[in-house]
Amino acid sequence: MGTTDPASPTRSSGTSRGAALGSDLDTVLDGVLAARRAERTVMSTSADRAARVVREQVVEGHLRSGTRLPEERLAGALGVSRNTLREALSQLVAERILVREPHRGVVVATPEVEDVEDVYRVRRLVETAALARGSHHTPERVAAVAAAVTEGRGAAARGDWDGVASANQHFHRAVVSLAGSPRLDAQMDLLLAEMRLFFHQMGAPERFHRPYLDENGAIADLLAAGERDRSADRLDTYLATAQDQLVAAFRQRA
Amino acid sequence: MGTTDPASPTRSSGTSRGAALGSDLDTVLDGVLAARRAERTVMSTSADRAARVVREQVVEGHLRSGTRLPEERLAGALGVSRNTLREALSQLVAERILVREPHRGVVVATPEVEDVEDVYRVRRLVETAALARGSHHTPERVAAVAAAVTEGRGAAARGDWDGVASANQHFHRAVVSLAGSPRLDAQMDLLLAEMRLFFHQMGAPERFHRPYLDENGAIADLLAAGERDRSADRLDTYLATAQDQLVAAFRQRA
DNA sequence: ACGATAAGGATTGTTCAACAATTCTTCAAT
DNA sequence: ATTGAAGAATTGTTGAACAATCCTTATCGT
Repeated sequence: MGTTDPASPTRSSGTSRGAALGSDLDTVLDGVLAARRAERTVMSTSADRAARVVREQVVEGHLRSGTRLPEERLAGALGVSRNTLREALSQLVAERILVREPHRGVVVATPEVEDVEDVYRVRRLVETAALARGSHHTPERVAAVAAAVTEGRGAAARGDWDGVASANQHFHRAVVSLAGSPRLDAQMDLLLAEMRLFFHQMGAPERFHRPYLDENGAIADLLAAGERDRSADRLDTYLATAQDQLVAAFRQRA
Repeated sequence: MGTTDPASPTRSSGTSRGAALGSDLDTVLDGVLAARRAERTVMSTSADRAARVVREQVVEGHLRSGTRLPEERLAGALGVSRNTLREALSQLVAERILVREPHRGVVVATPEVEDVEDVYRVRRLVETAALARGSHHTPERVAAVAAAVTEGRGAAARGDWDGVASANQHFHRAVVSLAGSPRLDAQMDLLLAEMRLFFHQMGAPERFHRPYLDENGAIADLLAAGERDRSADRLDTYLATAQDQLVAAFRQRA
């Protein structure tokens, strides 16, 4: 970006090697360094990779709530050492995907009714605020919300209930991203991962999401029309009923 | 130390009814087990303790932004092994207090202007929502907000600027807790820890908080009077100006 | 049979020592 | 002064170990 960058490093020596362009060589080099660092952070350490695999297996439902994760066997399966695995597990415990019971090991979290209620408490606050008061609505972000709706409709049309569920997640993530905050986005990703635990816990009929498709559409329309408060209100009541439904299904199964 | 349970008083708190049935007993025992598990999670593992120590040193300002944390020496200082320390560091990296640069080590995070802006983005959304739309306002929680104000006034009266800063944190944490959500509270604690990094980064004149004491008071009064929307509005503009001030101080020092 | 209990096995929490890979430093050579 | 290569330092990761704790099971007394 075009910032003035007044305190440029003192390295800018008068000797201009080759046909260096007018722009500061230092800034270019800084960019290269940043890029390399970014690349390295992408292909991250082996603990991170292990964490990603386990997380995926959990949210995908292949590791069900309450199953224990014995360190030795799991480490062997993942091809890492037990110490490295423990680093990965710590991370997932911090994300609330796993729970550590001291001296008893790590198990896949089994959400309680209070967890459902709390997650929805946060979602109602954050998502409605992002709709009504988000200060970073841009055409692209609004379009992303609408895109998630059409994605869901397409999936429903071809009976792909898994696709409907996933589109629903995209919708709500797009709503939160209206706030334009990386931190909020990250937090929302955590909440959505927990939501998937809820669904698996309740013997997920993935058709759960079907009724809300039209609601999503209505909200997206209101948003596009600039009716921010009304879209927020609508989302609020919608989330409330969804919560009731989930809680009911939860109680029934407990 | 035999297997004698240290205490099992939960059993008979007024249950004079001799007809204690098996199912009742089961629930009681479940409660006892849950309590023990909770206790154990409190006196946590040594990696957690190490994490707590490092976190404290960072937010307290004894470890300044950008300082590296060599694993071997730090492990020695904390009296834990390098592997255990790495578990602790992973946790703190997840909390954004530290940053890991692959193959280069872990350093105390050095916030940029964008971080300040993002943190305030989240705070403005969440805190105002908690004030205006929080569905769990209770007399105790409202009282906690007022208590933070008087705490701050007391600290200011005796010139304890550190105390003013800390009371200010209590105020904002109390505001968020109006939402009644453990998850939101935890997230807010993370944000407040980051805030302290900001202050240390800018050569913290802790008198930064002094002007906002009266604002806090006004907001608490509006809240107590049931004027939720107005209190939220006031907090919003207040946070906006505070953000501007912080960003300005940041730019000056960079 | 029944419940308490002690022995044995399994898993976690933690440490230690090592090694490859990578980064940082030094220092000589051009 | 820049380049490049040897050497030191640090990280990423492993494997083996050991105490502490939990779980299971066989034993015993009644």
